[in-house]
Amino acid sequence: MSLPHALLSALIEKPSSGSELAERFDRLIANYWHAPHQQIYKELGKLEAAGLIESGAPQDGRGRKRAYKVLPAGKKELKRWLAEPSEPQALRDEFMVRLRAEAALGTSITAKDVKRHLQAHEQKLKFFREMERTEFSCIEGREMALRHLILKAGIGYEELWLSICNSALELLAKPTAE
Amino acid sequence: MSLPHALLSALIEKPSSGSELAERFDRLIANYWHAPHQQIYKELGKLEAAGLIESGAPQDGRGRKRAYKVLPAGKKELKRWLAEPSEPQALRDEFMVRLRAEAALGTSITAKDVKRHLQAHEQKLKFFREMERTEFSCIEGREMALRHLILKAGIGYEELWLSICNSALELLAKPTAE
DNA sequence: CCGAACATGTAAGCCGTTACATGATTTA
DNA sequence: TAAATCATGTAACGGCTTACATGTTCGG
Repeated sequence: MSLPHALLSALIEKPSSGSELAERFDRLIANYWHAPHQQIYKELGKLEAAGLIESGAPQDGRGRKRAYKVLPAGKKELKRWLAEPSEPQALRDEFMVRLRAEAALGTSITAKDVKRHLQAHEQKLKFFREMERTEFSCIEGREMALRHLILKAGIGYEELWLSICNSALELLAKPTAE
Repeated sequence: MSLPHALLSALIEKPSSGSELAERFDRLIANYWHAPHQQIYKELGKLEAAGLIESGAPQDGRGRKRAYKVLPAGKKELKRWLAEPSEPQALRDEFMVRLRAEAALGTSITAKDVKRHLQAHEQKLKFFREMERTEFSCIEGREMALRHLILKAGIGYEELWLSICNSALELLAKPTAE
């Protein structure tokens, strides 16, 4: 249940319409919590119904741009959620399921496919590093340090997967039989 | 849609009943793709209906233990799935959403909570390292090398989160105001 | 033979994905 | 003013979680 709180955070940083939010999600937040615009609109509707945000527009304002901003109750809810104990998130990754199937089965995964993964991770890593260079090069306060940490986590994640993909490529090249 | 294929892999490694599978999932596979027993039974039902596995027992064999094994069609389906192109999985992590909210809001996350995460990751890391020592200490063939890679990925993942949690603890200790 | 533990299963509900639909705004 | 695009929204569906339910086996 992170999306509503991700939206609240984003709206606190800057009041926005649904489409602007969707765009910001695609550029930034989607790096650690993706959501398509349909789901964003749905959640915004729920948040407004719950009195946590407001847009000052009729219910079915189809087509007309809305300007959402966070109400005090919304800020309070975000604080409450943050103070709440949370669970460490378990790893959940399809690639590992595929590797395990590959181990049980013999050759099936194509090197071509793993190389595609590799490229995707390289690209994202490049994007993160560029962002680090342009936005986090100077001395930083607490807020910037926290946002930098998020970025560094993303970088660590991509580096990890680069190394996993490279090892996988080596292993897949090996002959199946002993 | 990884669960059915994870089940097929597990059943190829060793034919099992639903409860045995659930137990193996909790011990091993849950480390990268968790599923509760209810969902496992549901998926086993679907797989049997699709003719990919068989248990040689009536439909609602409530209570009576079943012995599932993979049929040739199941092996074929697993091969097909593996050969299929797959998407690199995006990072999706609630902790990052929380960090971002913390940046936007000021102090709310408790150090106590982050320390709980830290401990959980330490524990899992210890478990993985122990498993590495007992099961992957000798020279290995292709299959074992693949399974070792999966384990090493888990280790890398836990190490990454240890370092993130430690950095987060440092930052949270800092005063909010500039 | 009775209760506890085991093995399997059903039901409701939320989150997220995909495909599609409708009202406004811009632009040629 | 018609077409393209933008902004918002609906509908259908599947995976996953949680809580609960039913039948079987086993230990005393």
